[in-house]
Amino acid sequence: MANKNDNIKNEQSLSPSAVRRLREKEQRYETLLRAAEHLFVHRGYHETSVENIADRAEVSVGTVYFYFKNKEELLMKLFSEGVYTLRVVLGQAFLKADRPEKGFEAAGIAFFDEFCIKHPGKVAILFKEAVGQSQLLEEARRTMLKKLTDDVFTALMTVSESMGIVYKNPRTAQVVAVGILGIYERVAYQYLMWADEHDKNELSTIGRDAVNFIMGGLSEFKA
Amino acid sequence: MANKNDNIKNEQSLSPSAVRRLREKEQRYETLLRAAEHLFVHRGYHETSVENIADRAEVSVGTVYFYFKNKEELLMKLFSEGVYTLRVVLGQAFLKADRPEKGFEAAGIAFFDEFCIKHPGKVAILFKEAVGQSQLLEEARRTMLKKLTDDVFTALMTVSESMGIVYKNPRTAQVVAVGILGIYERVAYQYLMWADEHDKNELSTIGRDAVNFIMGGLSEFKA
Amino acid sequence: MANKNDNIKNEQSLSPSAVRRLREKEQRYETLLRAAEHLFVHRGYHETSVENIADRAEVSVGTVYFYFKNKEELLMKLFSEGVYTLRVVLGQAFLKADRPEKGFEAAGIAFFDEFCIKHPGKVAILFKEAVGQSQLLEEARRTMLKKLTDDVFTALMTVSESMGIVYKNPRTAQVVAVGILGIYERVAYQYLMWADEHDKNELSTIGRDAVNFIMGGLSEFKA
Amino acid sequence: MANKNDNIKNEQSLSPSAVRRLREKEQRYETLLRAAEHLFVHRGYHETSVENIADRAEVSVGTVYFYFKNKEELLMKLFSEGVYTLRVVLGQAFLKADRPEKGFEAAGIAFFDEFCIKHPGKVAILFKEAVGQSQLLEEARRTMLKKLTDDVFTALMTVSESMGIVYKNPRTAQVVAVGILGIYERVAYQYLMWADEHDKNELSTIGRDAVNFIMGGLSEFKA
DNA sequence: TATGAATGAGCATTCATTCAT
DNA sequence: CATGAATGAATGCTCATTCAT
Repeated sequence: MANKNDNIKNEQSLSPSAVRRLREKEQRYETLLRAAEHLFVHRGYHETSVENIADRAEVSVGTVYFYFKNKEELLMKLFSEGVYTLRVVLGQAFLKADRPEKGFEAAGIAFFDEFCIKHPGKVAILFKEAVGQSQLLEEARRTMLKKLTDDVFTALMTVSESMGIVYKNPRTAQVVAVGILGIYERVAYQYLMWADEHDKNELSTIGRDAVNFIMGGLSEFKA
Repeated sequence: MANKNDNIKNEQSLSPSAVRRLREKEQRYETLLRAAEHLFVHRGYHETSVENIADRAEVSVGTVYFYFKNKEELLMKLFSEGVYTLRVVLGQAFLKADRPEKGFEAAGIAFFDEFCIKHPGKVAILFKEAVGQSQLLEEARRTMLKKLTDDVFTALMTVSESMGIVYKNPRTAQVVAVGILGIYERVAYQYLMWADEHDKNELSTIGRDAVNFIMGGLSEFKA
Repeated sequence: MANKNDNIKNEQSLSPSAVRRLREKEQRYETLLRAAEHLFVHRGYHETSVENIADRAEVSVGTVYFYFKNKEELLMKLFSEGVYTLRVVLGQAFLKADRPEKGFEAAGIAFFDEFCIKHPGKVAILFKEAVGQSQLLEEARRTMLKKLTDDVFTALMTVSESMGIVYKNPRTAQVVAVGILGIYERVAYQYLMWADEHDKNELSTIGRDAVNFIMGGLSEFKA
Repeated sequence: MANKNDNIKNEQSLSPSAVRRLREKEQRYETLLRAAEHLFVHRGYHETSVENIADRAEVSVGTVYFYFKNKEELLMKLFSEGVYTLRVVLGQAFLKADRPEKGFEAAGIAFFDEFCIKHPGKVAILFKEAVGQSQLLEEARRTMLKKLTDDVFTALMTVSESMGIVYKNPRTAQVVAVGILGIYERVAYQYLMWADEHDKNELSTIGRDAVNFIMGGLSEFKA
């Protein structure tokens, strides 16, 4: 009896309000991140104050600083999050296909269909808010985009081999990888951030045009 | 004869010391612009204070405001200047060639050889500092890049005709134009802003790779 | 007994240190208002900087902006405060008397004895600092003096009836009300702001002269 | 023909350009004063910059400083001008009458009919812009209003004698003089600055009410 | 005399960050 | 953990005034 009680007590004490608190803590973190994302995207990083973020997340200013070292860290986290999501989207699409060429194409299409359309906020964070805001951010951006370029480069090499492409200069492939990212970035930005609703709805088709263009560019290098 | 004299007199009367003052005024304006450019590029827009600019131009703060309405206008002017230069560079290269394809290629190469290498500061202003800094700037950026896209689009249509390319969907050509700008933008940025000196020196070669890639992409659309 | 305890408990639980903090907040607000009043009166609104106010209140500049939206709001609040106090003083004096005539006289005397002598700072704020400083202030001043004129007008009508006065033109009474305020304003200003100490001490006697003059003016309109 | 031309030329050169320049100089001074008046009245003293004044007078900033020591002097001059005009208006009206009482009344009426209606800008300068703007101005205002009070006081004594009024306390008359100015000031301000067009048109009638009120107040002191 | 470019002190206001409770 | 009052450095901008031409 006493044991039972104790057990119950223990069970309760193992996760009385502690569990709830932990869950709440995670939720708070998430809420803050989403609040910041929304404001950064819609008002801009510098036009958003920490108080704005706190208000939108319905917490006090101090709380923001409990979860994040400073305002910059919020943007950093959002940026990393964006890069992570993007890499996952691209990676999965690429690997799912049975042949490299198909995978490469699929990744391009996924960029528009799975990333841009589903996470427009992340596009803004990655390609607008994270640009030229601070030393640290710029550093992070360089690093992250480096990874992305490497991903594309690696995939490109596989594809090239499969397609029988041989680059005279090893850096040519690198340039192509960078260029491909450039296409994706600008096309996404142009038709998501600046275009009218109609264009946004057709982003999927637009993406396919871009992908075709890229695949054509590649075949140029065929032996 | 009399006319000649009169003209000379007029020229002189129109400008005793006034001419010098006018020239000095223009020089000041230029000096301020260059000071701002340097600081914006090297420290970033928000990290540069008006006082910094004044110091670097060796004038007082008030003088900055005599020549420019506010800090934002400085960035705006630099941005416009960059777009103007870029359009001139591209336009001249395109028109100089005897065939559209050659012109299109030449323009691409000129982007790297004549614009990026000769005006690295402008590259930074156009593709980094002017991003997400203010409502007005973003608006200007959209407008200016719209023009640029239109330029590329127009050239592209000429080239396409000459190459026997027919786009099923009229927007496909637009997407391609946007994509081309994306390639140029990112390749330039990658190898000018983030790369080591070696890469910078080879930017010309790198540019040719990019151009090849683009020309290849175009031929994809050949009937 | 139990109730008593509960009440005490409730009172305590409602306000552990919160009550003290609330009180401190109110005190700060008050301190800032008084600091601003003193400086506005003695140096003038435009000659007083927000830093001056912060220094005098022994807080930081930021704190001033935590309590007040901007410098103008401080003056606005002081102005409203002055108008409020004045209306209370006049209203109470008027209502305390058993006959309207007596009340009207009493209010006049109270203006000098209870308002000017006891709140000389408010006189300065109302009749000097609040004049021609900003669009908003001027608007507020018009509104507030409108209320004051209405008060005097209402009282005047009661008095007039009681004194058997009939105004041929309804606006005549309004003009008289305005005129009465003019007398009070200028006499107060003349003998409080510009006069020597001797005059200030005799402000009470001076006020009685003014009141007599007014009451005499009224009897002019007797049928 | 040639002679005629020469004569004309000579005539012009006889009153060389010196006369014209002198006239122009006076005109400039006047133009500047009027420009400043208009702006001070409509925008307020602090909201008007020296550049604004220069622009409105169609001269350069430096020229303003050639004619006036500083911005404050402009307001000073306008203030003095206003006081001068006012004193002339009141004085003439007073002296024109054959009996002091009539003169006193006439002066009151002239204040509204000849001063307020004809020089509304001066009313604003005297009773609004000159209030609490600077140490010097406030000093001047005190001095000038002192003179005005003395004028009224002197007239009042004459009138009183003629009306058989004897003030027990000599200062009572002074208070009355101050009070009379207060009435004029506030009534004028209320119906000229803050009122609608209709009231402005009836300012003359309104003035008569005010004067009646004053004359009635005086008779109160009759033995 | 007139000009207008140049000055620079001065000021209101913002906002990321801290910390006592 | 959460709060929110407090901080104060930083900054964009204004404007009366000067002075070389």
